[in-house]
Amino acid sequence: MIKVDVMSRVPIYEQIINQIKRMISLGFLKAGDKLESVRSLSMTISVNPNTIQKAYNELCTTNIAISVPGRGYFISNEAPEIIRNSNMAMLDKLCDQVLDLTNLGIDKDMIIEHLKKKLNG
Amino acid sequence: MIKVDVMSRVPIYEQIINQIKRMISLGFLKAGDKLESVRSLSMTISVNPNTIQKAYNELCTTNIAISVPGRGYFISNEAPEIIRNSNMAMLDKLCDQVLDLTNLGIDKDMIIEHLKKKLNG
Amino acid sequence: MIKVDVMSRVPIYEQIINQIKRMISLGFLKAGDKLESVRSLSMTISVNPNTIQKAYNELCTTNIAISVPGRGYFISNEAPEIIRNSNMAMLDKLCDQVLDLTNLGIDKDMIIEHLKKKLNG
Amino acid sequence: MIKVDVMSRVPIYEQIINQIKRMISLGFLKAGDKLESVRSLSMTISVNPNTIQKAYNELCTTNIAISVPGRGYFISNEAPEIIRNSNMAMLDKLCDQVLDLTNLGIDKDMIIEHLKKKLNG
DNA sequence: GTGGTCTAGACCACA
DNA sequence: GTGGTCTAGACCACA
Repeated sequence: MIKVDVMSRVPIYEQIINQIKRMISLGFLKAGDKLESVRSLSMTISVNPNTIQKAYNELCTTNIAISVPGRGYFISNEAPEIIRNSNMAMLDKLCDQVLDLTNLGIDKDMIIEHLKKKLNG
Repeated sequence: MIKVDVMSRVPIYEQIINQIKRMISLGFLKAGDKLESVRSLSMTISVNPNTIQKAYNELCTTNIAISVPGRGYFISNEAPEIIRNSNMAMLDKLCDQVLDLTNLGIDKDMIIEHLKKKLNG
Repeated sequence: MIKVDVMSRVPIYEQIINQIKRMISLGFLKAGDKLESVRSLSMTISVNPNTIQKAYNELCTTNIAISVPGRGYFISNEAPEIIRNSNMAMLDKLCDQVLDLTNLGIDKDMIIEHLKKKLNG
Repeated sequence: MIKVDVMSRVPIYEQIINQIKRMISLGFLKAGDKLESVRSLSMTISVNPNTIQKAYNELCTTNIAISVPGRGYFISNEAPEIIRNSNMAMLDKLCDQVLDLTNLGIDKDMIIEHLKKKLNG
C-alpha cells in the first residue's frame, strides 16, 4: 500500500503520514482499523522503525490515530472528520494562493478557465 | 521595502527572493534597476550578509538578476517575462493541487464556487 | 463486574488491579472471598489469561490476595486495612501534587475553594 | 538549570518538558526567550541530542515553543497562558481524584484538613 | 509480537 | 553553530 520515495525532498515520515491520510480520505482505512505495525511496515518499505514511529506518533498527536501499547496503532473515530476538515482548509489555502496570483497580474477569468479545464480532465 | 519574518519556517533567503520577484511582478522593480547592495540590505533588514548573498546568487542563477562585479546586482532584461512565466507555472501547479483534492472527495462544483467567491472578493 | 478499556493507556493488568482494590474499598469484596478464576475472568472480559495472571500475582505480592494452589485466589484478611492505608497514602500524594501547584503560582485559598466545591457536589 | 534523573520511570524527554514548563510558570523563562540549543543542552546534561530534540519538538506541537531552524528554539508568546491553563486543568483533575477517594470511604472534612496542613507548611 | 524510549552517529539546509 | 531527518540497534513493559 504505502510507498516512499527516498529521493524526494519531502521527509519520509511525512510521505507516510500523507499516504495514510489519503487512504482515510478515500475510505480505504476506516475508524477502528489497525495500522500495519511499526516493525512490519518498517520491513515492508525498508524504512527504519524510528521513522515509522515518528510518522505514527504525529498521527496520534493530531488525533488521527490512537496508540495502544502492546496492541498496535488504530485509526481514531474522529479521523475521517478531522481529515475532511483539513482537506477543506487546504482548499481554502490554495484558493488564497490563487487569489494572490491575480494581484500579480494574472487575469481572473483566465484562472477560472484554467482550473475548469483541469477539473474536467 | 523588504521585510523578513525570522520566525517563519520559510528560509530567510527564500523570503527575500520571493519579495523581489513580487516587486518585479508589480512593476516596482524594472529591468535594469539596481538592487540594494548586499551590505546595505544586510543592515537595513538586520540579516546576515551571507543570507542576502545566497538570495542574490539564486536570482542570478535563475536569470532574474545579473551581477556586475564592482557595481552591484541589476534586474535582468528577461526578468519580467521569466517571472510572468513562473507565475503561470505556479498557477498550473496550484490547479493540480486543487485537482488532487477532488480525488479525495471534494466536489468539483463546490471548488469552483469557492474560488469564484474568493476572486470576486 | 470488571471492565477493561483496551484503548486506555493504563495497562490492562493495572486496570484489573485497580478495580479489585476498589471493590474491596467499597465492601463488595470481603476478606476470604474468592476471586473469579484466571480462566473464567479471562473469558468473561476477553483478556489474555497471562494478563489476568499478572494482575493476580501482583495482588498476592502486595498481600491483598492469597493464592491457594488448586483452589484459586482469595482476598486476604489484611486486604481491607492495606487498601485503607493505601488510600490514605494516595490522598497524601495527591495533596503533595496540589501543594506543588501552589509553588507554580496558583493561589492557596482558591485551591481550597475549588476542592470544597467539588466535595460538596 | 535542567537536571534529569536517568533512574526515574518518567522518560527523560518528559522530565525536560516538565522542567521547562516549570521555569515558565515561575517566570524564569519568558515569551521570546531562547532555549539552550539542542546540542549544547545535550552536552550539559549528558543526554543524547535526539532526546532533547524530542522534548523540544513536543514543546512546539503544544505551542509552548517555536523552532526557527538555523537559529534555535524560542518560548512562544502564548506559552505563559497555555501553561497557566494547563496548571488549572491539572488542579481540577487532582481535585477529581481526591473526590474519588471520598467515594472510597475517606471523610471529606479529614481531606480538607489534610490539605490545609500541607498548604500551610 | 507491539509500542516506547534512548543512545550513537551521520548528513543536510540554513544563518 | 542550529535545527531536521534518518539509520542502526538496544532494552523495557505489556499482551
